Amino acid sequence: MKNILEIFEERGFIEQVTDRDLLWKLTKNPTVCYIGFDPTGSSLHVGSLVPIMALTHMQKAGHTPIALMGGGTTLVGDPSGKTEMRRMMSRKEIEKNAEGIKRQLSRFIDFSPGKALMLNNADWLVDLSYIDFLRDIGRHFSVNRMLTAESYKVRMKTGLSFIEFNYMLLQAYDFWHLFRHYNCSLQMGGNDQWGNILAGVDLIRRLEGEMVHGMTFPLITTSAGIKMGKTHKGSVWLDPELTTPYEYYQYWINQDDRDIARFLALFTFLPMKDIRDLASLKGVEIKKAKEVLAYEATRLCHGADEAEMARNAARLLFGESIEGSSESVPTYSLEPGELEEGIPAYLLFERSGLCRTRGEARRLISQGGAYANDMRIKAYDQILNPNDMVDDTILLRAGKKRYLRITVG
RNA sequence: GGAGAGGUUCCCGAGUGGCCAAAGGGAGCAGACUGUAAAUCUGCCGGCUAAGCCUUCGGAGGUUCGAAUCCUCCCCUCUCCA
Repeated sequence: MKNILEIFEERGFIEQVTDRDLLWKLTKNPTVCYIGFDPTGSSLHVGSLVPIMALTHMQKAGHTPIALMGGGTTLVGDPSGKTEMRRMMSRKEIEKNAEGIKRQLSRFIDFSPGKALMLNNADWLVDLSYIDFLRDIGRHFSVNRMLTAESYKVRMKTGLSFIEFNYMLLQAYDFWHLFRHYNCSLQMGGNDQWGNILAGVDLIRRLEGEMVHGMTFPLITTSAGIKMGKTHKGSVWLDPELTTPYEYYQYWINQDDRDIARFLALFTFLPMKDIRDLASLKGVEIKKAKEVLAYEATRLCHGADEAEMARNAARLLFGESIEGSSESVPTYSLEPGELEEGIPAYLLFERSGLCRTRGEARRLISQGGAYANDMRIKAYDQILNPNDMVDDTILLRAGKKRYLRITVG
């Protein structure tokens, strides 16, 4: 079996490692590793997928991953990678978020006994005594050195509050706690976590005289330079209530040609050989690779059934053939009777959410970007009524790729 | 605590009494071209019952025929000093 480091390397998971040779030796034997997830929202998004995939790879390779919910650290707020302080969150809010995130992680990682652990650092951080903490842990930290950390340097310009400045110590303490109680000897995280991870490695060396390891993932950006998982509309969530499987699939299939090979390696479990084959496709053929990426990514997150439906819907809407089902195409229902009276097109586009405002809908139509059943709508107040229905639906389209089915009832 | 700078429409950033719904850029949207890609070109880009009206330039008051622009108080941020 391949060493996990080899897998990580060929798939592009590694940005920095504390000591590659030592880590290689360590991971020859089953190893406990951890990644922290801060429950700042009710759902994880695509940006968290790399850490999740990493934990899953670890598990598949026979190691024991710990997914650590940052129920305690989120009360403080990590300044790393942020240019501004995040708003303070209540414990209640954080706990609620943690619940949702736990469910999502369980889709990717098998948390049955002995295979992986899910812990929450609120369990050991919240009741720490300030004075004890300062004396036992704080004394090992040099402020001078902390200030040289990249994540703090950035904030020296825009402002850094004392509470955030403490975050690094808490995360270091986590690592130490997990080392002592769970024999955890590897922490991974996004590259913005490098400073925090090193702080933990140092702390354990000072307190225990033991060498543990850290590894960071590259910050994944698209070729367009946008942070992975972000679109102009916000994040692409893993929660199907927030980002439907259809939208999720669309997010992946719309990726830049240049990103496909890299993303297949990072976000699917396909063998590298298959990925190399897909990566060698040229021109229009690349669409096949994109379909594989979109399908696999959707399957991992939402299951095979949803992935299949999303793929069918996409083939129906965008493919040349008419095979496939429209089941998972986004749908908006009108009250019975509403359509009988006839609805001006611009109002329907606004009502259904395809356009945010009526003005936007008027603009869309006047620019020739609005369609009903693939017929361009000519006037903003063109009336739509039951005569426009085909198979009991009106298929609206805004621009090239935003579809919405209108049904009644 | 003291001194200075600053808070403008999604972001950056002009604007210092009327010509300002507010330059320019970015992002975004649409059209053309295409492969649901990229690049490029063109148009749009606060809201509305749309030749007009309404709301916006940190907040609250005030001056004025008229304010993002002037005055007062307040809130917030940054820099330097303590």
